[in-house]
Amino acid sequence: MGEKSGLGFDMRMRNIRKNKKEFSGRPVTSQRKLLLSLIKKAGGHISAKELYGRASRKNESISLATVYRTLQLFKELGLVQERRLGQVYCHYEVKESTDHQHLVCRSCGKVTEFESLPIRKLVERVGRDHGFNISKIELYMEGNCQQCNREQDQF
Amino acid sequence: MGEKSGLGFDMRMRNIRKNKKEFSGRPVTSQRKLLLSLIKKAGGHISAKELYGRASRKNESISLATVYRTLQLFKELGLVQERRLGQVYCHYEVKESTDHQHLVCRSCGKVTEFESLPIRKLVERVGRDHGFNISKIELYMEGNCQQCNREQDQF
DNA sequence: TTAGATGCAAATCATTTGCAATGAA
DNA sequence: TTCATTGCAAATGATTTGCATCTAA
Repeated sequence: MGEKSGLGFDMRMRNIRKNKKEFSGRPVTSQRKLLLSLIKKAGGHISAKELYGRASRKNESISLATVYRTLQLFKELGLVQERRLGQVYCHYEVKESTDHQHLVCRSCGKVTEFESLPIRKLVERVGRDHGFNISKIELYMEGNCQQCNREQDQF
Repeated sequence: MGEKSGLGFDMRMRNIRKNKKEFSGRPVTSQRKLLLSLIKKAGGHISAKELYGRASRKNESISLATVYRTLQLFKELGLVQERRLGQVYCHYEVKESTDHQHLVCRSCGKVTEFESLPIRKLVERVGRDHGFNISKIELYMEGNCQQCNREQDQF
């Protein structure tokens, strides 16, 4: 319900084709479309719980289990990347062509992305030197961001 | 019970003084002594569950809650470091003067440590460039180790 | 003697799973 | 129609907590 779009026929067909491709033949359900669009809209990172919260506002009957199952699927399809930024729970982000790493603020939790080719090159070299066939590099720093530092200085 | 040591008086006093210092004045219980020695003996990394298993063999009544509470305390005292190596659960290791990072094998779970000053310098620089006051750097790579690669090739 | 530590069981929290009902193709 | 997906509730697995009891100092 609520799925009758105001788009023209051509546009609807284009969306269907696009979704079919993204989901590589798997059924295109309203939940999957909603979740994927919310992740994309989130820009940076989103946790399963937060995603569930936002999805619930659009489709009140969606379940947390579906969110997890869908994230699992998206991971398998290579649509999103799972990141465990030193926390118990995971963050998910759209898989970009540009790889990047993270800076996490201890105090406000803000996640800042960065990318450094020299670092990646060095890291890959270390992996090779140890005989590893590297499939994932995860680097993150924890600390206090500029703003939180400033705010602390006020006391 | 079972705490009557065969050591001489001087040695016992030395141990007590050493423990008191390590635990910064907190009560020195047999559980704490046992857990700390087991972590040290483990060398590299140990998970809470594994630590509990080993401790149980020495002191059958110790509880998992005590293991977790003690690890928490050791973290606060700076005796051990908690590492979340891309897994749901944590690994703990004695806090060494030498910082290092990790390579984790996807297939056998083996954890290899490495340290690279050039990488650290680059990473710290990135943090500073972003206005962060860095307190922790965590870098890990996932992949297949040499041995697991070889074994896969056999099939 | 007493504040802090322990063991136990129950509680949390993130994530997963079994199953009957539902929906996409 | 048919097989994959969904929602719900119950299960899991790691970690935490309340509480009565114990113990180091």
